[in-house]
Amino acid sequence: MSKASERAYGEIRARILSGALPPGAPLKEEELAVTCGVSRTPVRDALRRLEAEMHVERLGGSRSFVTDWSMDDIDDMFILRGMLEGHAAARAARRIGPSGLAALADSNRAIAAAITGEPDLDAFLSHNRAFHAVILEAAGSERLTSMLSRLIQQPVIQRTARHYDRAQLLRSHAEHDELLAALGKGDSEWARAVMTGHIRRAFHAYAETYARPIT
Amino acid sequence: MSKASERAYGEIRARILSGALPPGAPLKEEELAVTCGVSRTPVRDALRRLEAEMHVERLGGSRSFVTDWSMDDIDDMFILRGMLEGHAAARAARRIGPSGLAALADSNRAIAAAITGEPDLDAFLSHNRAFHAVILEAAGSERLTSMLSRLIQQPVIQRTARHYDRAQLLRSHAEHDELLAALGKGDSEWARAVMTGHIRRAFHAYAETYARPIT
DNA sequence: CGCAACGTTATTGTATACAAACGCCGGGTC
DNA sequence: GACCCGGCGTTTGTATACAATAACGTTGCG
Repeated sequence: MSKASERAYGEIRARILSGALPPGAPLKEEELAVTCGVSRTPVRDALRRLEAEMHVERLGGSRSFVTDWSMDDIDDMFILRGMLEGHAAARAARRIGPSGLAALADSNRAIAAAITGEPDLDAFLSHNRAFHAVILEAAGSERLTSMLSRLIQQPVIQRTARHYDRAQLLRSHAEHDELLAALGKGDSEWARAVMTGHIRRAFHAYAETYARPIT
Repeated sequence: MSKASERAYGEIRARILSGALPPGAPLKEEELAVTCGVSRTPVRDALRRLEAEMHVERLGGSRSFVTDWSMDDIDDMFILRGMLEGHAAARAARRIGPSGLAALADSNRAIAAAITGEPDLDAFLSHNRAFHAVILEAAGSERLTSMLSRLIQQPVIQRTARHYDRAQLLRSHAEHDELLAALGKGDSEWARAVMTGHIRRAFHAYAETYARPIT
């Protein structure tokens, strides 16, 4: 999409993900328009897109707010994500080719590098995203992709991995390796099982971090 | 949402679902604005919403077209729908109360009435929708609801049941009864299995109808 | 003192005008 | 004759002005 609309979208989304606009914060079109340096029209466009992606919700008829997630919502989200990513992995196992497998191996090598020595969480996150993206791509289902994109881009998800300790990072890497093996064998049920477990583990990591106040 | 925007949305959506705007048809904002009796602004809003619901897709940068579904897409959609509705049924089994069960029983009685004698397909569809909506409601997950709503409202789904023969209608009704039993017992895995099968059967009914040219 | 109704104000919805981008068609040249 | 380039028309993107609506504070009455 063209300039102004894209800019407003990226800007607002970044602020939500970074926490500059915290959950529950009201989103005033005029104000956003000014701070993004565009007019209200592209801001409205951006808000609709963010609403579709569930970053923004509209309450009381029309006003927009940053989506607030309850623990129950989050549980739910991880379950859905597990089902959908599990399904994606199963499909990918049947369809992925040598180049896809090579891309996955590369990503996971990069992940290994990022967590060796002093962990580089940003690098970990970025390569982790790439890894999952390759699987989704290999699954070859636009619908699946569009649905999952609404889940994995949530601030909640992004923040989870920031609290991973060394053991969890290594565990995540090991699971990726196992996934790679399952995909290499073309065993869709194995791939599904590993992926589902991978996501469930991420959920419990999250739950433990946030169950008690953050230290 | 207020008047004009809602009107444009409903109008365009109806035309897509009815086939007045066939898959692949270009959607020109100005033209739609005129035929809906509103300005381009609410039309744009409506197009964004329809895009989020996958009724409309944007190709080549900016122009909008009615989404065209390949057989592969449809297969995919039914699989996703099976997973998600199966999950919804499982959740509902744990959470549904007497009033929900009563509502389901009512819906299914209405379905029975609609297919006795000369089948009333409109009544069947409407009560069928209600039945599934009660289960979704009982599942109590907004995310699940929003994701499923993108799938079940597709023209494809709507058209499928229109070609059901008497045996398929009865079968559908019987499956609802079994679902009701599973929910009544609070057996989530039973409910999931029945629902998944229910959706799979619908898929094959669809595939058989459209595999060869429509008579 | 509390509640309710009204008026004010902040915020969103809608329309319209204008600008930019894209595709298309025609003319020119190699 | 084919290909490239440029101008024109169509279509979408953006800005702004105005209308409607919903929130909020204030004031008056019970």
